[in-house]
Parts: sequence; structure tokens; C-alpha cells
Amino acid sequence: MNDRKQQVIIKAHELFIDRGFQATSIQDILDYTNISKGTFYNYFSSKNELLIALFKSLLEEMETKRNSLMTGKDAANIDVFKKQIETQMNTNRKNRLLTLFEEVVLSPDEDIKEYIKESQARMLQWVYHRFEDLFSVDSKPYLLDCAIMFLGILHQNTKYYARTHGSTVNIQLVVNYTVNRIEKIVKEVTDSGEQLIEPDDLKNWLPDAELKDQSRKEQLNYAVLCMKKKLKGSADCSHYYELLEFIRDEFTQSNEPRYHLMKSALTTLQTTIPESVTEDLMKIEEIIGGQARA
Amino acid sequence: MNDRKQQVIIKAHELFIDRGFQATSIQDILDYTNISKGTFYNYFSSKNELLIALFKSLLEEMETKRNSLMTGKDAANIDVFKKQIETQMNTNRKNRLLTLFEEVVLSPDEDIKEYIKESQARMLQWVYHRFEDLFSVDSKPYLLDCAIMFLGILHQNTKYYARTHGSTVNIQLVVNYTVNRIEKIVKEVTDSGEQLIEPDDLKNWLPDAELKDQSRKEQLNYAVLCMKKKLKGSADCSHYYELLEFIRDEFTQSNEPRYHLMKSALTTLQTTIPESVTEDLMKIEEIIGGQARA
DNA sequence: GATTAAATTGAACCGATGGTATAAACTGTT
DNA sequence: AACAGTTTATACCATCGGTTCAATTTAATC
Repeated sequence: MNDRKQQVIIKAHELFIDRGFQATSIQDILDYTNISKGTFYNYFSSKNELLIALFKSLLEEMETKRNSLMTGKDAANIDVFKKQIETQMNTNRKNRLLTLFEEVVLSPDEDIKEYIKESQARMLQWVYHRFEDLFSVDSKPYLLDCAIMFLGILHQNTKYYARTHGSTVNIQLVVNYTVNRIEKIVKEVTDSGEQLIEPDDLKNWLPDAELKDQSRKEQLNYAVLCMKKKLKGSADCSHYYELLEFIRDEFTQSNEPRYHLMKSALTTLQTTIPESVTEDLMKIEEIIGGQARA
Repeated sequence: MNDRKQQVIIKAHELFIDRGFQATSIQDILDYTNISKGTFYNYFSSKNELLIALFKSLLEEMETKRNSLMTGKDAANIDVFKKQIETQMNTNRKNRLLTLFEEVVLSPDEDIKEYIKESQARMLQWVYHRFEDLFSVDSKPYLLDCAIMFLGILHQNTKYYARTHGSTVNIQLVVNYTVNRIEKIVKEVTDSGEQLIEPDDLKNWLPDAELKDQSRKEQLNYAVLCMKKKLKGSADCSHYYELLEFIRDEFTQSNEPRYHLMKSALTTLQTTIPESVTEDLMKIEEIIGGQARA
């Protein structure tokens, strides 16, 4: 993206942070960034589009940061999850992302509404999948309910905790408290067997592209899992694992997976693994293949 | 309030419901209500003030409805609470109250922001006090946390439940599910002893007037309780109870307690109760006295 | 260094908005 | 009939988001 355009987004973000979106006029942005109205509408077709561009930029940053906290770590470790949530809360507070969301989520602009809905569904989906990592399979039918409740509790807790402790809030404390609660809720709801929303419904809240992407990630995850099982006990086992896990992390967690790096790891594997699993490897290559970038 | 002014509020409300607040202009309201701009600004000093007037009207209606569901019922009965929440959710959905709140909670207008914050705190306070009725004293230090979480869960659940079931949502189901969860959470959090927010902090979120009002209600509640204890076993005991409970309900639950009715009940009591409790009765009279209206 | 394409400027302009001002018309009361 | 209070209609204001466009500056090409 154009350097200057990115600069305008950043500067506008500063204005939004201390005045809010609605309260800053386009003229304010022009004055503050020293660009002309013509240039502005050359970059963005409307004030709302600028906001969406800002959202995209912030969310991308957030996702990469969140995912980078996972690589190499144990997905089932609750402390990793806590750290991820904590980081997201902090960058969110710094950027006023949720505040900006709330400010325009009910604006008359359909594009913005749709975009925010999608983003929220994506966040929900992420929590849901992390819960799959964290809790037992018995709980799976209830994990969407739990993800929904988790976000509700977290949001509400931070809101009122901030109201008493001002800007000196200890996010870590709130996150810890909230995660502790949801752990017990998951257990309780699994015991009682009460379900409010079917996890499959989650799919209807996300755009198709997102879904195909997600399903491919799941396929690869499964393929890697199968392969690891077959390789278990063989010579150089840990060597294979390292390469496989790298491919998996890169593909499932990076926003822009480094295609050639994964390809290289695949080639290395192809020349070293036992013949009995070459078929599985080809399967993996096939899944990744579709994701190739120019 | 002026009849016509009230009509304008109602008509404007209709427009807000199907277009949203921001998307309906003052001109829209003028056309729809057939009043002139001059009259509008004679009634309301701004579009925002009209909205606040609407909020006040809706919230008052909601509170009276909510409280009327309590009179004569057992405050410790969870089903009564469920019914109250359900009713509030339904009238709220009909009126789009929460939607309107969300739409303007972050508007540049300070008055609106302040008003909404207060309303939310009042709702929170109500849930907190109802939780005091519902759960044991051991849980008291954790009930504010629970009230906060309850509202978060409820809000989030209805949001996503509606996303799958459209407008044909079964509110009762969501309320039931959510209350079931919070019951377990109260138990769990009481056992673990974890606290996030001190219940006393609630006082800082409410205006002073509200607080004095609330404290007087608590005083009266306590005074009635003491008196009932002393009267226990005496002749005409149930007769006294009836009068005392009426006074209590009227004073603590009605938005505009019927002063003369309470006074009449008090006089009846004064002439019939044993001398040993006349002092307690005077205490009650004193508490109510300050509440008198012209 | 001249040519050319692209990016930028700035000002004029648009319709709609929330809000103001005011003189005239209408209303009910005594 | 006289009165005050309410309501009306209209003209007016500044600001907003957004459009248009000719003129100028910038940067890449040969």
C-alpha cells in the first residue's frame, strides 16, 4: 500500500482515538495530515472506507501478534491462551478498536455493519477453536456457547473493572479471573449437557471464503496428525516432527504463509521419510498447493 | 407532560425503531408527526434531548412492569427472577431500547453518554440486589461480579441466539439457560473465594440521589424485618404482616409510592399493634416521611 | 534535460443536516 | 372582544460528507 495513504490512516487513527470517529470531520483529518480534499478522496472513496481500511490494518496486526504467541507453544496450555487474550486486550485498549467498533456498529452504513459483524464472528471462531485445543472432546458441543459467554464476561468485566480502577487497569487480573470462570463453566455445562447454540451455526456467520480457508486448515491439521502417528517410533522421528510442525504452524497461523519455505520443508521430507507415508505427504502438499501465492 | 409532546415521542420512537436514531432526521419526524419545526424545538431543545425523554419514558415503563411482577411474590424464588428478566428482554426487544443505547452510547453528546451510563449502572444495581434476595449471604461479596457477568452472558447469548433463530427467538429459552449458568457460577465463585470487584464500588457508579433513595429502601426493609420478627406469634400476627408487607412493597418497588395509602396503613397499625413495638413503627414512619410528595 | 504520465492541490459546488429567528395564524380563557 | 400562549410557516445559518475539475507539482522515462 501507498506509504502516504498508510500515513493518513495512522494520523486519522490518532484523531479517532482522542475525539472518536463521529466527532472528527474530514476537514479535521485534512488539516492534521496536511493533505488536500482531492487526495483524500483519491485514497478513500468515503470517510467510512477509511475507517474500514483502519480496521483491516489493526485486525491484521492483532491476528499476527496473537498467532506469533502460539508458534512452538503447547496449544493446550491455558497460560498460552491467557497470554494471547491479554495481548489482544492491551493492543485493543491502545488502539481503541472495540470503542471504534461500538461507535459505528449501528451506523446506517451497511458495509461497516457487515464488516464488524464478520470481524466479531471471526474473533468468536478463534476463541471457539482455541477452546477445542484447551478442553476435552466431551465438551465440544458446548464450546461455542462457552466462547460466546467468555467474550461476554470478558467484555463486561473489563468495562466495569476499568470504571473503578481508571486507566491503571491490570488487564492480566481481569483475564485471569475470566479464564478461571470459563474453565469451570465448561466443566459445568458439559456435565449438565445443556446446549443453547449448535456449534455448526458458527459457519453461517462467516463468509464462504473464510470457511474454505478454515476447512483447509483443519484438513492439514488432521493430515499432519495422522502422519505423526504413523511416524511415531521410527528413526529420525523427532526430525520429521520438527519439519511437520513448522509446516502446520506456518500454514494455520500465519496470515501470509511463506509458501516457498513450506515447499522446501516438504521437499526435505520427501527425500528422507519412509516410503510408507509418501502418500500422506502428497496429501499435505495438495492441501497447501491451493494456497500458493504469486 | 403535554399530551401532544408525548405523542411526538411515541411517533419518533416508531421511526427510530425501523430506521435507527441517526438515520432519522428531524425533518422525518416533522413530516411523520405533522408538527412544525418551531413546535419541535419548543418541546425539545435538541434531537438528543428528545431521545433522552424517550429513554426516560421507556425505562420508567420497564421498571414499573418489572417491579409489579414482584409484589406479593417470594423475592427468593428464582422463577420470579426469570420472569422479570424475560419480561424486560421482551419489552426491550419491542422498543429496541438496547439497540438505541448502543447506537448513541459513544456519541459526542456528553449528556446522553452520562445518562446511559447511569441507566446501565441502575440495571446492574437492580440485578445485584435481586441476587442478594436469591442467594445466600456467604455469596454476597461476589454478587456484584456475578451480576456483571450475568448481564454480559445474557447480552451475548441473546445476540448470537437471535443471529441463528432470527426474529422468532424464544427469549424464555435464553433466559433460562443464562440463569442456570449464573446459579452455578455463584456457587463456584463463592467456593473459590475469587473476587474481581468490591460490591461497594457500585455506589461510585450511581448519582447521589439514587444512593440516598436506595439506602432508605434498605433501611425500611430492615426495619420491617425486625418488626415482623418481634410480632411473630402474637395475636393478629398475619394481619400486621399484611399491612407491613404492603408498605414495604409500595415503598421499595413503586416508582411513585402512594404516600397517603402508606400513611393510612401506618395509622391502622399504630392503633392496633402491641405497645412493645411502637418504637419500631415510629422508625418506619420516619423513614417513609422523607419520601413525602406534594 | 525534455517529455510524459501520475499524483496532488485547492477551490467551487452540491444536497442534507441540526439548529435559530421571527412574524403571522390559531387556540382557549376570562 | 381582548388576552396570552401555542403553533405554524418560512427564511436563514454553519457545517457536514461528498463531487467535480482545471491547474499545478512530482516522479519516472527516454
